[in-house]
Amino acid sequence: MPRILIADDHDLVRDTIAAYLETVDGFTVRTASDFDGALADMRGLDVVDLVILDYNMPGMNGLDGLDRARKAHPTSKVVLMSGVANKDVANAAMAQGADGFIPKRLAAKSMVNAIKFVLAGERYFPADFAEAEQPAMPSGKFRDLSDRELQTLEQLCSGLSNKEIARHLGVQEVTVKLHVKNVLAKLNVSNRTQAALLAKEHHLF
Amino acid sequence: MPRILIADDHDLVRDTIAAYLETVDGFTVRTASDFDGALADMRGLDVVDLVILDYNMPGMNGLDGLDRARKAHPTSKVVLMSGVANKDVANAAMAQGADGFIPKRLAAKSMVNAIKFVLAGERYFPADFAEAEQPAMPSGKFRDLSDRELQTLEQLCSGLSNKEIARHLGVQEVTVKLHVKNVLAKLNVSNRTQAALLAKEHHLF
DNA sequence: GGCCTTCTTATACTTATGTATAGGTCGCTA
DNA sequence: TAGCGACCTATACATAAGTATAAGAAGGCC
Repeated sequence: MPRILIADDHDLVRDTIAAYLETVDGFTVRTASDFDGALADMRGLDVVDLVILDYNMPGMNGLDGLDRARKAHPTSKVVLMSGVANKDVANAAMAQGADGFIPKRLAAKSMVNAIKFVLAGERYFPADFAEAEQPAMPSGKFRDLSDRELQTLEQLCSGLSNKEIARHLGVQEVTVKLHVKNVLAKLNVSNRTQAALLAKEHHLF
Repeated sequence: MPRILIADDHDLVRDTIAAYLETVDGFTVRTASDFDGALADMRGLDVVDLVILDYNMPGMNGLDGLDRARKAHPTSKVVLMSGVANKDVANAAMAQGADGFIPKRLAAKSMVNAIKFVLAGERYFPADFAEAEQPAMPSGKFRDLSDRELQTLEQLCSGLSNKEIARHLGVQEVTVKLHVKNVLAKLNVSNRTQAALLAKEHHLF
């Protein structure tokens, strides 16, 4: 019977999940409320087949805890769990060798499926995380770009010159220069390359 | 007992998978050797719970077949299977509403896991496809960049100026200009912004 | 030794980018 | 109607970016 260790500082979340896994699927479940508690528990006599680590948990320190857990107990499967983490975190976790990533919005049944999956030697990654991130709305800085400035930024992201942008927008080059200057100021960057990179990072265009 | 339809033009592959699913897991399996055969089979009396479509199969026509299958039988789960498809195809398939993507390199046991997963209402996406594509080795154009040129490109990807790059590399600005010029020529782009964007697209740096 | 490539620097130049200031139109709105 | 913001244009300038040519130093290679 697989032995599972759940580490999460949210008592309610942790205990309900533990109870569910014990009663519904008969897993042997232990719990910990922070990262160090989890490590201490794993040092015990019983081997843990799978440890579920909450991403936001005292002592976890982001993905650092993932690494430490893996190194301390190479034979145990390690799954990261988070209620807030975005695609980037999930991807980074998988890239660092996590055996799975479980968003807390997952249905209980699905979570059990994921756990079984990992116990079977697979790696679990939620399908919807694999797809494109949200359309990345005009977040933060990008909000206060005017229409024209946004269009200019878009052309910038194709690596076009001021002259080309001017032709595309049907204005004079000097006008484009003005827009570019305003974009740089509003995005708080110092040249067009940084602006384009920043926009790309935020998945605009 | 779940009814499964496997459509693949490789007889050996198709039949061995079918036999495995039937004997090991007791699924009810039917087969087809091309896309139209699969559709015809699905029009029969028996409802199919899950259809597995080979990506490279007569009549499949890429992801088009996926769409047609889903529209023709909205209640059936549809999983795409491929031996050659890359991350992009897999992502596109999932984005188009496939219930799963099965690379043929998957172990038999893992495939069964995936199938069970999908039948349980989940969507299956192989974890290693979700991660960053191959380390993006110096593919194509990037291969013939010299060491220094590559370093210059890296700095370029931070949006730095020639002067800053020069300071970081400990050379004169004019030298950086030369490297930049060579990079632009070798990458066949016309300015530093395009070079940075191109490098980022290829997931260098 | 010659030959090659890479890296380096220099001088000199053209073009692109970014800044500054000043003014104009338009549409909205207090 | 006066003011405001977004937009456009003009002139002018400073600096950055990119091109061209020449040439020296260091290392690998035949």
